[in-house]
Amino acid sequence: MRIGELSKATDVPVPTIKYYLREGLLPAGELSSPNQASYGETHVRRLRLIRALIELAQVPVAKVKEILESLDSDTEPLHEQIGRAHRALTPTRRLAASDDARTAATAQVTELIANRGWSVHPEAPALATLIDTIAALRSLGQDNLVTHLDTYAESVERFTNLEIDAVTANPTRDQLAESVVIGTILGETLIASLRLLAQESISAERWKNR
Amino acid sequence: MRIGELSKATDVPVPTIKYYLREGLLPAGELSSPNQASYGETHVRRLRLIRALIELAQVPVAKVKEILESLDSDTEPLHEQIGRAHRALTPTRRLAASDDARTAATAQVTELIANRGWSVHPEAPALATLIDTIAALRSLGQDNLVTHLDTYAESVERFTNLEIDAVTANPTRDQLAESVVIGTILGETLIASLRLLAQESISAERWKNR
DNA sequence: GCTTATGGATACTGATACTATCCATCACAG
DNA sequence: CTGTGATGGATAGTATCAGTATCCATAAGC
Repeated sequence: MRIGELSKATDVPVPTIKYYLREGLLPAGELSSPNQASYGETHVRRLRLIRALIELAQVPVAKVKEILESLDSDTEPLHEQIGRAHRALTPTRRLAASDDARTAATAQVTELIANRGWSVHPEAPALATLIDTIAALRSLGQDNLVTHLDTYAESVERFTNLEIDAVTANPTRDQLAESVVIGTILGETLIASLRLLAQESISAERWKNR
Repeated sequence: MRIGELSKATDVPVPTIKYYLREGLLPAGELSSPNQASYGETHVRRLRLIRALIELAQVPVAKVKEILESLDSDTEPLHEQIGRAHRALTPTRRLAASDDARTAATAQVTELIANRGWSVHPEAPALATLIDTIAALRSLGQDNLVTHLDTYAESVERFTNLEIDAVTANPTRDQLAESVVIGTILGETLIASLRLLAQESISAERWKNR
């Protein structure tokens, strides 16, 4: 397959494919002569993955690169690979919440984690985001949304178990790693969409005339 | 309160506040003389909301503006305001999935919506994203994640109900609208963080040595 | 009166994700 | 075997976004 055909097969413009090659997201094709390379099914698959991560999950190119490198290295332990996927999904910038708001939120989250019996690395990126979000909701006067955190967590845990069940079906470690990473990232998009659809119909039902 | 104090109160640099004023995210302060304005508690609150949407929920400035304008207008119906929040959360660009993959995904989603008894506008932004995501997961060989869509949807519906319960506590329409919008957007960040934490501990438990 | 802060306007910056152009091959149709 | 178009590789240019920086005339506060 030449680059033009790869482009047609995936609906990605040739210059964009070249850009991904330059950035190291996509491995180079096999060179038959200095300016002739051939691409295979792996390239089609990889390109589809890249586009899904970028377009659907809004993952920045630099993080896509990291994730793919991590998937390609079969020496990296699974939890490290998961960590990369998590970092790709959490914003890097931190919100400056007031100190007491942050300590209160931290306490609530610590309690939540203990209640649920979770074991979470204290440096987990999602932890900081969760704390900031709770602090922000509180400071915006949306305490109602935060008081039932445990119940949300229970619900969330339920379908996270389902997701992990689905992914565990894959036998080999490589397939497992790929499933986990794709599942983590595109799973978020999936859940978010479902949530919005549910919200739309429930809210329409409830506040017909407001 | 002068701009410097507003800046200290919210930890947002003065030039950034000026930028938000320029962009119309933040209403101008009350002018006592041509170059002296005073800001109040509403500005502090508004600024906190802006930062939370931008930093935590990664909503682009232009959409934050839309949302705030919509919240400020008390003539716009609630469902329209919710619609804006939804549009702020769904990517604008569309992924080009192959036609048959898309029709298959569309069929599955249509069935899902019927099963759940949801009523969803056919132009709902989340609908397109859901369809694209399913098509992408399929084309990436992650069918396992898609076969139990109904079960995920049930779980998601459950906590969406909880969220809406929490928000409904607010009596006036203005408060309700604000809660719904903030809840929709920051709620997503909240749920996403919980999901990642749950995933971390469940996966660590399950694949201790892979 | 002197320093600092302010409102308002305009200009500049850095990051991100592409696009465009160029050029020396290379493939292949006629 | 020659002309047309695609290709690989390199370099440069572009659009958008989210701020930062600078300037200036004026105002506040010691």
